[in-house]
Amino acid sequence: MSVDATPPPAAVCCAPLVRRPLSTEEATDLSRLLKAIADPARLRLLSLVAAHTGGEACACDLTEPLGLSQPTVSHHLKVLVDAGLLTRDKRGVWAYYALVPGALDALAGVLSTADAGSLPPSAC
Amino acid sequence: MSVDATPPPAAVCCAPLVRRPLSTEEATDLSRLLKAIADPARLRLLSLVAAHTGGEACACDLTEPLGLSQPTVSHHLKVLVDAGLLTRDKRGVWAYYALVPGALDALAGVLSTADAGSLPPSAC
DNA sequence: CCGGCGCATCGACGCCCGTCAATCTCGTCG
DNA sequence: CGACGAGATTGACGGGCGTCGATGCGCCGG
Repeated sequence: MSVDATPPPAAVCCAPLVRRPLSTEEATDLSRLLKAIADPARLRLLSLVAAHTGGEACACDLTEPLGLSQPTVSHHLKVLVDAGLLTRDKRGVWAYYALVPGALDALAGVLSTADAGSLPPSAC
Repeated sequence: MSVDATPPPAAVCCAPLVRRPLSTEEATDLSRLLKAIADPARLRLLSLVAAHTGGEACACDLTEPLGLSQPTVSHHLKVLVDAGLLTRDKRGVWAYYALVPGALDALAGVLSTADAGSLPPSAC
C-alpha cells in the first residue's frame, strides 16, 4: 500500500523547529505527519469530522461532500488514522471517525515560533 | 519548473479548519502551504535558517549540513520563498535567507484546535 | 579585462502518491 | 439461510516531485 502501516503514531514532540537545527530523523518524522495533512481531500476530511455533530462522523457522510469515490475516501481516512490524527470506531455496519485530541495542536506547537503554550507540559 | 511561480503568498488566513468544513479552494490553498514544508530537506532548511545567528543564513552555509547537491538545495529554497515562508536577500555574490515573521505562526494558528491567540487580530 | 566562484536554471530520470474500477469481507435484515 | 449494503482492500494508471549533472548568469579579485 502507499502508506507505512507500522509507524509509531507521532514521535514528534516539542521538536524545536525554530530553536535549533532538526536532525535528519526529526525532520523525517515531522515531514511524515505534514505529508499526511498536505492534501486538499484530507484537510477537508479533517474539518468535516471536526465540525460534525458530536465530533465524530460516519464514513457515509464523508463521501459525497468530497466528490471523490468511496475507495479514495477510505484511503485518505486510513492515511489520517495511520498518522495518528483520526480514530476509527466501527459500530455495526458503519465506521465513525473522530479527531485525536491534541494531535493537531501538537503539530501547531512544533511549527509555532513562540514556545508552545497551548499544550500541557505533560505532552513532552 | 516544479513549483508554481506566481501564487499569492499565503491566502490562508484564519481558516477555521476545525470549526467549519473547508471549501475546496481553502483546502487547496492550505495544502499548498503544507506541501511546501512537508519535506525533510525543507524542514531542516527552515530550522537551519531560524537557528542561525542573526536569523538569516547564507546559502553556502546550508548546502553541506543537508548532504544534498547545491542545485537541489537551491530548488528547495526557492520553494520555501515562493510559499512565502522565507525571504531571499542577495548581497554581492552571496544569497541570504531569513524567515518571514509570522508565516509559520499563521500556519500553526490554522492547525490549532483552540482559537489562535498567538497572532495579533490584525493578521485577519 | 579576464578568470574564478557563488548561485540559479534546465533537462532528465526514478519514485511516490492520488485516483478509480473491480473485488472482497462481514454485519444486518427479510 | 440467503441477499443486500457499507466499507476496506487490491491492482493499475497517470501525474507530480525530489534529486542530480550540466550549464548559464553576475559579481568580485587579480
